[in-house]
Amino acid sequence: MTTQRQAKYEKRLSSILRAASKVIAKEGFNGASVRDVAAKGKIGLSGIYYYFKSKDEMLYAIQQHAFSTLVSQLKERLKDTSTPEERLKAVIDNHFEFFVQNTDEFTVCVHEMESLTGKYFRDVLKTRQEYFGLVRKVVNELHSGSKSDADLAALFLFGSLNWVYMWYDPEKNADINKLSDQCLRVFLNGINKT
Amino acid sequence: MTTQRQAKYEKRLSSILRAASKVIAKEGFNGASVRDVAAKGKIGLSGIYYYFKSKDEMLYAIQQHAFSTLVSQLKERLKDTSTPEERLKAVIDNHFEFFVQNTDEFTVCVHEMESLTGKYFRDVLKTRQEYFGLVRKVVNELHSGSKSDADLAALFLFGSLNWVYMWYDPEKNADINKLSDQCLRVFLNGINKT
DNA sequence: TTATTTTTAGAACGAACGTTCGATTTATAA
DNA sequence: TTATAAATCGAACGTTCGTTCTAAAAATAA
Repeated sequence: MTTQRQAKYEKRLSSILRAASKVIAKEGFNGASVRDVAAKGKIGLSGIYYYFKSKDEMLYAIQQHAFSTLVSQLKERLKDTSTPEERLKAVIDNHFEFFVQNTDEFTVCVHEMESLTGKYFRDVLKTRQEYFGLVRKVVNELHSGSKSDADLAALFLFGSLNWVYMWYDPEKNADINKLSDQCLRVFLNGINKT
Repeated sequence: MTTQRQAKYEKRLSSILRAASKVIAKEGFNGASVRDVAAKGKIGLSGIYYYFKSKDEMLYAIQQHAFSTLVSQLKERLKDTSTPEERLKAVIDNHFEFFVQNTDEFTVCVHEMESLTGKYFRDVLKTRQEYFGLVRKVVNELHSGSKSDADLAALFLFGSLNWVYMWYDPEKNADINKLSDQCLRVFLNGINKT
């Protein structure tokens, strides 16, 4: 059966991607050498090029996979909602949960958005925009002002959600639900309301 | 008079820093070569090293100057306020105004926080923390919940403010005051209140 | 087993990197 | 004008970079 071989191949590939995410999250894309990634992935330098055409393709694989997951999981969550408030909660929960469970990939997505070029960039951009489109729609439902104000609000929300990788400490901010709840509270009622 | 010479030196230095900010904002710190910076600054490659010990020192100079400015300007603004709401408005206005007037430096500060190491990193961190401390204090005054919830709210605000460099388009989002106002509205009242 | 394909390893490539150095040009002071 | 200091330059250094190539090892199929 060729399925067994494929499964093994894909296990190895995703283990290399995990190693790559870790190194790139820490050193940045330009700062992370293919040699670093190879070492972390327990493979020879040239072995990397059996799985990827180039360093760029590696970054592309990480980002495309992450954003696709983010989109499909959010769609699933939104199915179970009936009010705009519930949908906003779904957006926030989904984002934070993905971050906690895939910290390195998340960091690479947020911090290395502009490191891709050409077709790789355009491909990921499309998925990114699909994700942002879902979020924007949810914010729009909730918003009472003009559409352009709602779009600004969505961008502010996005900033709050994405910035988390800069300060989150799993030791100190253990409870992810507290994070989500407080974020939801702020964006529903503002800072100074209960 | 030696003052004249010093003034000329500092003009050149800050013109090189401006060029460096532009290149680093665009290519990232690791992606921007000293040769790129030299070309943009209309100076020879080795000429850079007459003004800076190293590439790291260059990044340090950019960040330290930017955060110091951010801190001192915010302090000035806070002097003219009397209510917590006014102080929050001062924070938001200050941040966005600095961004619009120093887009490249801002971008370098937000995006290359982790590119510094050792003493350079610790020095900038201290100024960064002073700035965040001011913001946190303002949020705390306004917040009715626990202190840890207020700290989270401050981090969410910080995210919204810092994320702006990822989407702001001077052609499309011309009016900076509209930006500030909408941000203030969201963080005072939430998304769904008028 | 042998034959074939998939996966890994080592050595090497030219290019680009940050930095240094000595000489040269430019500006100030005498 | 000559002497001194400040500013710039071009060439070169040792490293590290992404990538390629050929051969060897490991796994599968015959």
